[in-house]
Amino acid sequence: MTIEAGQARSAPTLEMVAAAAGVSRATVSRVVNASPKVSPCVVEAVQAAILRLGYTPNRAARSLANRRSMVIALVVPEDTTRLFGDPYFAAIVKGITDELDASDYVLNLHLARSESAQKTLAYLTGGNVDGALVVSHHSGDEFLSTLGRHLPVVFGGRPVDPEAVDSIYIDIDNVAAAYDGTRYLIDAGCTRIATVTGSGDMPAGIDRLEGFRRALAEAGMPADLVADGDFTMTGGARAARELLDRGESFDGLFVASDLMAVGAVTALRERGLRVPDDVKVMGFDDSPAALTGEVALTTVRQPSEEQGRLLARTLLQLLGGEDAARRTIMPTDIVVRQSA
Amino acid sequence: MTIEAGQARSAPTLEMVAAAAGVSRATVSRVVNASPKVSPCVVEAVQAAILRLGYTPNRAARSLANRRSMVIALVVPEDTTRLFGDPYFAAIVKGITDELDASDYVLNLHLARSESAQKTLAYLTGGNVDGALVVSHHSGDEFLSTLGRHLPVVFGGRPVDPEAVDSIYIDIDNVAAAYDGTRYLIDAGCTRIATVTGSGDMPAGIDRLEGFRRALAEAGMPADLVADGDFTMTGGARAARELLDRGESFDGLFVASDLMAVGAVTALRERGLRVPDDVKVMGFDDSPAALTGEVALTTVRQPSEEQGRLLARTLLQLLGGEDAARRTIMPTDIVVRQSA
DNA sequence: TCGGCTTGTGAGAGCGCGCTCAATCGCAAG
DNA sequence: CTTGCGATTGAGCGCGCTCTCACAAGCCGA
Repeated sequence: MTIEAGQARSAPTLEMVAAAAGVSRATVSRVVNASPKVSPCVVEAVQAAILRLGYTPNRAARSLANRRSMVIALVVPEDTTRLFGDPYFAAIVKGITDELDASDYVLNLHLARSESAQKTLAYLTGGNVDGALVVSHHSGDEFLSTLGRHLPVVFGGRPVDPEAVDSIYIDIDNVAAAYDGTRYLIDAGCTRIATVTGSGDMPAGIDRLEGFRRALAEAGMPADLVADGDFTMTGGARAARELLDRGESFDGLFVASDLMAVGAVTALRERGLRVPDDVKVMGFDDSPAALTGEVALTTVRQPSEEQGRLLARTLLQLLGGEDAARRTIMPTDIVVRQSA
Repeated sequence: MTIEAGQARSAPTLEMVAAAAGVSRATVSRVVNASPKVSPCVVEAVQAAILRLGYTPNRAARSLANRRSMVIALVVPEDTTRLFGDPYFAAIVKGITDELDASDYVLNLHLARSESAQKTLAYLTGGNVDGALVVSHHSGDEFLSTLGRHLPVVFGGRPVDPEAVDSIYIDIDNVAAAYDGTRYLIDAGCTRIATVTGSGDMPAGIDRLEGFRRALAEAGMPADLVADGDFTMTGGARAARELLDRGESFDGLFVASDLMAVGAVTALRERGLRVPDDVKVMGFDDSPAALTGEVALTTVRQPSEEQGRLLARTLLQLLGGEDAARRTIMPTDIVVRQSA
């Protein structure tokens, strides 16, 4: 054969396959799209031609004609450090990719922090994507809320923006989960409990603090030992040190993420405090981070991977024209290990 | 204004903007693409119309006409666990995104392991992407080598496939770097040195073992204490235990990645060995993992983030029609901390 | 005054594909 | 032998955009 480099470069088109198979473009199109009404022998001939030419459909053309791109975007308004640093994202992404692998859609990951946000938005609204999943949504990311006007969007976690009230999202009951976690510490005999919170601009951070407060209020304990750990490991350590530096001792510590809890435990031990003997520590997530530290964390488990899976499944439903529940709340429970 | 939902859903087109501005489609296109030969007053009118209608170019149409998608793919033939588990990837991705943020391209991340590989390949060769970066290339991923026939590709790390000899890649000299790391242990007085290797199906794994061997050979030491750690933390721990179980004691351990080294150090300490007093441990990468363990790792530093940046820059050059060096070797050095 | 030039603009042909609609072919019923 | 119907197939339009080319002004020197 004399199919040379030049030929290989310019990808074969439907037209060329049609010519090679001796049929019309429409018929090749039918074969490619597995239309039932093509006679078997023609199907065979066309498939042979496709194979021979190494034909791959041009998705730009297809999506132009089709008005569908078969691409789903995962938008994460975080920087690389956060994305890769927190195993929570790993779980979410795994759930999503697992679910999508079984579909015809491919996944696009967008780290949409600050500068590139505008470019990302143009990309998302430019018809490149049939739908979007948004995870780790901060206040200040309002541009994402408007996304819903252009395409189907499913949020992982309740959106902060009040404008986005009718968004579809999948979340856990952060207030109740944090309440339960704190309650566990109380029931374990802690008499003075502090907390390391997540970011104050994220619902997960705000709601977990709220749950913590409620549990303490109910038990008649003060909820004044609060420090912000910003959902990072070093932040967790810093927050724990800050709490210790206030001079008031505590025997329970509720931390709003495992990653921060690992940092906090390290900080406590630096100061000579034993976990759980001197301070009982409750994490949140049950991410792999819970097991990386020197003390295995007792933690509030949230089903992150399952959440990712459900996010994807919900979006696929929407894209398939089905309805989807506006809000889905997933269950949490407490995993008891060493730290509390 | 009576621009209602229905209107907002079907995105405004060039045509509509043209009508609104009272000019032709071609002129609007020129404005959108910042062509210099449009009179200032027309530019202004068009931009006003664009703003008023909320116009965003349809990228499918654009890429169809243009034969360029302004999208770059990052292909990582790993599963989510590996990708998120190893800080090396975080650094690479950060470098790439930083560089791309300044360009007009957007990044697509593809986890192309096994089942979804075929779908990914179709995507990549379907004209959705102008170029690709491939990182963490294993043998067995031959499909990636053929990618170069369809579009510009830059590899992070020398490709394994001999067919891909003329690929463009950016790497470090793994043999020399491992040699240096091992040499450091020898110079530090170690008399019996073991190694935990990376995957045997990746150049990085193979070459680092080779460098280790050379250093020991040169010093007249046997290089028989070798165990595979598969580039994961738990794998590193397992490999270290395996080495200890052989009954032959060693006082130096060269580990082919920091992540594995963290696992190995944990394993050594479990067995009551002190690091660095009983066993000096040398890591590789200088990733954040080097600092997460109980002992800060002395390690061979490779400039991962810079490598990511360079990968992106090189691909942009290729896409811009410029030539690029077929192979670029980045420098490494040794960062001395506690473990050796 | 005219031809040549630059500069800005519009008309129109694709880019590769899906989809509608009409045409064709058998074949059984009337 | 004609009619009708289902099963296949092909012709051609349109998706939204870029780009080439031709055209309309406005300007210069001759």
